[in-house]
Amino acid sequence: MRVECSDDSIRALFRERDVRYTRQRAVIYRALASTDQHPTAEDLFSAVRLSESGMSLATVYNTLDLLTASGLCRRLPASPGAGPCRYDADVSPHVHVVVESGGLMDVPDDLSRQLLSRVGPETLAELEARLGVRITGVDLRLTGTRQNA
Amino acid sequence: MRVECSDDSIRALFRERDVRYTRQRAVIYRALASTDQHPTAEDLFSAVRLSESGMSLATVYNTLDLLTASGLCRRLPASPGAGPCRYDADVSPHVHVVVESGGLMDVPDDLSRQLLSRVGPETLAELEARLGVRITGVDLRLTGTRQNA
DNA sequence: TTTCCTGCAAAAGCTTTGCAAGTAC
DNA sequence: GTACTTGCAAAGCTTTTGCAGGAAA
Repeated sequence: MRVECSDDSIRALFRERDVRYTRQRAVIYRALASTDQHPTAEDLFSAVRLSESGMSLATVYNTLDLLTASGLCRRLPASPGAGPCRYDADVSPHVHVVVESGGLMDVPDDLSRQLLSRVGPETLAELEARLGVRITGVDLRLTGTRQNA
Repeated sequence: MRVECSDDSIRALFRERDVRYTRQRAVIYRALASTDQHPTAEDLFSAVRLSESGMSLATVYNTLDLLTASGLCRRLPASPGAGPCRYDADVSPHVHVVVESGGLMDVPDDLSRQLLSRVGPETLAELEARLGVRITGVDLRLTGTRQNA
């Protein structure tokens, strides 16, 4: 997401969402928020071990679960066999392309908005009524293959 | 998908996609095509064992991979921890709602079409050009919680 | 006849859990 | 002081793989 986060801003964010502050959580969140990639838990583990040499991979997973549940990040499930989940600190609605080789790309913001704006709120409201479900997230996921010509 | 498939029609389908016919594959495909649910590999394994008592779970997985690769079914990845993948013999573009409790619902066809028709081909074409990716699938995935009031 | 598929069991990969020690509130 | 977190290791669950026998083209 390419956003540098001061420790104070992270504390504020966590308080807002009732997430108890710990050093480990802050480090993980900062690592996630300061990249444009969509890192895996393992990626974050490696990045974080530079400053927190004692951290456990289990803590990374626990923290990512917690952050996801609190709405501070998104978990982007991968097809099994295509590697582990990826995480994204950008929780605003945006579009991902799942590329066959296993990668994941962000769609440029203008196109993302263009695509999502078409999934109209009226239709979603009708859907909620008809299915008896409250829609909490819209994830437009495109699948594609890299053009190598 | 609630479609009963004669053995002949399955043979034809397979031949069309260069999928070698075997009894096991036909049984698995038929089980998948004749339900409206989105069964897991394990679900299909149980269903199929009634008629094919010797079948192995590995064969179910291999077959589902093959059918997915040949475009005869879709694999709907699940968030890890939220259980296994689900499969769907309906490969036409349609919309799923991932419900928090772990379930998966189909969106009624008319709404599905309404939503997908808005994801315009022009935008997708622009996307292909800008990302250097050929888009092969559109998966609009809504997340929701069951309304229990 | 040649090639591909099946079944079994075992492995691999990702993620979660149990428990004792430590930390935030 | 109390309740929640951490780290470690071990388990759990889903999916894949290797290999010998068997079936399709």
